[in-house]
Amino acid sequence: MDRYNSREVEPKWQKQWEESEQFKTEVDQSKPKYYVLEMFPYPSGRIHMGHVRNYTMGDVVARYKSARGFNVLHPMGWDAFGMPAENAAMENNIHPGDWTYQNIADMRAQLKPLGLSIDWSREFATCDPEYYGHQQSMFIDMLEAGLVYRKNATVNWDPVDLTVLANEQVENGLGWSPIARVERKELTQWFFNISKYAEDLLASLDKMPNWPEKVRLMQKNWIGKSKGLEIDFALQDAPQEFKTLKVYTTRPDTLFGMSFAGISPDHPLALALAKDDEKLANFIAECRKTATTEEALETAEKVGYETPVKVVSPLDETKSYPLYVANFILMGYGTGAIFGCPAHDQRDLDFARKYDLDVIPVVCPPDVAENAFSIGTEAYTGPGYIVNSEFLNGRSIEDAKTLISKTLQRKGVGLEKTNYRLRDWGISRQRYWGCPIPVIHCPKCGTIPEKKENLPVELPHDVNFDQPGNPLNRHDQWLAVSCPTCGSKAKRETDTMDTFVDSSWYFARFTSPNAKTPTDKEKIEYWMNVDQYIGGVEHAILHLLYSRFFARAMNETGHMPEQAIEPFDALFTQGMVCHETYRDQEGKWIPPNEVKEIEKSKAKRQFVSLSTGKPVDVGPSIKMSKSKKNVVDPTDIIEQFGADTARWFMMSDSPPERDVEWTTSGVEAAWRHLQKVWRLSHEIYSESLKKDAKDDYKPILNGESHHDNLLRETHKAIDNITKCLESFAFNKAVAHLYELTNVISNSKASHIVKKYAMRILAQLMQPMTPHLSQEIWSLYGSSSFISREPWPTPVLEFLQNEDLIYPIQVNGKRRAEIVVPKDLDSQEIESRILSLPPITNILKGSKPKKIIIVPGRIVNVVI
RNA sequence: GCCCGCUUGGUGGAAUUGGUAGACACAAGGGACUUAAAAUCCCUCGACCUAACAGUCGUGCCGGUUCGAGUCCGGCAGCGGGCACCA
Repeated sequence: MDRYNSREVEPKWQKQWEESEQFKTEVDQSKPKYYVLEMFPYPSGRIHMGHVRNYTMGDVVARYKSARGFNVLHPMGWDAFGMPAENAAMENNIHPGDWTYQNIADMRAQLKPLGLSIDWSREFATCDPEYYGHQQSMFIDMLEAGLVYRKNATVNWDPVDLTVLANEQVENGLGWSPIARVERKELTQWFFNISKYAEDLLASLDKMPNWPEKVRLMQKNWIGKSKGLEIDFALQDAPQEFKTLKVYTTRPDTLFGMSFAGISPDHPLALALAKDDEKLANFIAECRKTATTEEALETAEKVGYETPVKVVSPLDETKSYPLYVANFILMGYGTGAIFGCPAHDQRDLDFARKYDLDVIPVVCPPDVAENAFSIGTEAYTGPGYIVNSEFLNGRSIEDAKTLISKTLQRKGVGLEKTNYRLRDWGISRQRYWGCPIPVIHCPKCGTIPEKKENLPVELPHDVNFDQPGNPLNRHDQWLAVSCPTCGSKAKRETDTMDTFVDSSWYFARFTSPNAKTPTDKEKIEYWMNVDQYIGGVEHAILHLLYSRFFARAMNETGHMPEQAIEPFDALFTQGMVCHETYRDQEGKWIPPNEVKEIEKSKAKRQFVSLSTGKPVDVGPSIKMSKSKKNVVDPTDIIEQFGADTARWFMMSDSPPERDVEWTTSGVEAAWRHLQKVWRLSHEIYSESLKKDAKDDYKPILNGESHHDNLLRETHKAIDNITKCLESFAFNKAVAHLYELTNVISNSKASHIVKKYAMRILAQLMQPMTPHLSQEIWSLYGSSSFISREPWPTPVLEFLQNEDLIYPIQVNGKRRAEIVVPKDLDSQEIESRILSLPPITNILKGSKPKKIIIVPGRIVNVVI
């Protein structure tokens, strides 16, 4: 018998699907819609196994929902702007656009053989001028709606090349020229007013039950709502214009534990003091020599500079504290100033120990006596009662907060304030390969938006990357423009947008990819929301939060219906694809296809290099990455085993939210199983030819057949697999499909029943293995596309059991088992149990203390 | 440093969400078929103890709640993701 030949079968059906436009979708008001979307890829040039996993998951959902009668939208596009294209331009002297479009063509060619049910007619790339033109148009609407503004913000600055560096370049030194050092530098930049929606973005998280709890929690913490008190501290010996220092705190109850105050190196007071204090100026300059990331600031050693300024206690004018400029205080959070209470804040404590400041405990743990409590190297942040705090003594933390807040407010030096950690979204990038910000700087009229009829503001193609910096800055012809308002000579904005803007509305554009406006009302109302969004958990905060914001901003400017301000109804975050790592004796990484396993036993696994024959060390399985060379190319796998094998393996074994380990033996097992299904389908088919019998499935479903084991198992499988697919348990669905295959294979049922079961199996496998399923479908004489067939429904009579099996525990340990009729009452069950030999042996005539019968589940005898 | 996860046999994982731990696979070992190999099929497979039945231990580590804990609570360790200019 022939083997299942994926190289022949898969392209055959793919061609037929394409020619008959199987997956092209239109608005159809008569059907319920289902929009399934996987996060679109960055066109790096090659697809990787992570893509295969991501898009297979989406395809399983799309095909399943389609079989359930939904009008399914399943589009694909490209997140095409970004840094790698510029790096390629610098390294290989190729235009970022040419590089990107070539990569898109390559990746599309690698993706298509996977047989995904994608409506390719909706495809676009975010670097298409048409797409980013609409983005510019919305930017202008948002600017006019007050959702966009400019302000100063710091960037990573390379003082040698005079260019802005990405955080990644700072961390990994990936810049195209060696980075001498990094400084923080202030630039005027464009911002989206995301903080306007902070409360709404936070509150709305509670109304998203189909998002993972962890993602909602991460977003909640990111938004970081806190209720606190803004306190005005009087200043002594400060420059004239600084009378008070505003400090935001969530722990006003610890005010009596204060021993210093601190301000950010970027605080106006610090800058003013530095004018006459060279040492301070140097200190501030030194502080700026770290990257802008929060991680860099938090992990840097905490250092401070003591200023001559004193901060006066708002409660007792005779008390004052030193004021430090400290590197760990962020200007962007609160007021950029803190009061330091070392006993109850770890950072403050580290700082106080370093500069020998007082550590006064003011919160004592509940069950500890005041005089027995002291602070060592760890700050105390737990619950307790207030001590050393005059009129607050003995109170709870909550009471103390309320009381001190009232007291300070009465004195006019306190203000209750709700604060958010969430900062406005800075979208300016000093780079070429991004969506130009459609704004013109006119010496007379100031900063004004480009006229909409002039959109898109297209990127000029004639640029080069032979010197550092943004080539737009030196493109005089592109820069020169006349002011849209007064007509005088003006200059284009050269900043482009953060690529997160591009990915914040692509899902909306997919609903009407050719519309003359950013979105089409009728279509977006039909298709939105995305019913199921699937992507990596690494996007849990930024991409998803920005998209939620952008949907609101689009709604406010008339581009998004109210129903879609939470654009993703359900979110699924999938794990990564990992592989073992291999290194030769010199420590060089070796790809998996250049090693061979020569010994595999429980105790030992030994690999050698294929080229040198020398032994190779096996390292842990980690995320596939080019740098560790532990990658397997999907195209090679499809070539060797076929798309269905790759898809099947990706869905089997590992739960989709967890990392999956790619193993050769796993893929081979997947391949063997598909061969087995193929073989089995042919055996049953040949058998039925011999019998020369007509297929008639109806009699087998009537009441007399309800005891047929194969039918029972088949219908149980339909039930189980349907539930698994509904709940994203693809690995469990696959396990049930293995079981059903084995049951059919071992069954002694008639060929009619077997053929019936086989057709069901093909249908149930279809979301994972569409080509193989279609091939079997067609072998069994159906001329239809299996993907168009309605999903099988289980017949309830097949699912019911008449007996129940009760495991019997004694003191929680399983000792026996009993089979009883389903409706037996608990008294009867109890008496049967007490006469079971294993139980009587243990009881030895004594009476059990208690017998717990959980109906339908378990029995526990307590002795 | 901060926020969020994860941890079950030699391996990937399952466990009806507090009710029989190890489903389904992979690897390994043994056997059948075969001149041989491949392919396929069958058997064994957490550890300890045992001739076998039985029994004891066992879900990263320590402790708690419960008739009963992989599942809930407290603490710890290891690994991973994010930290606002990688996408």
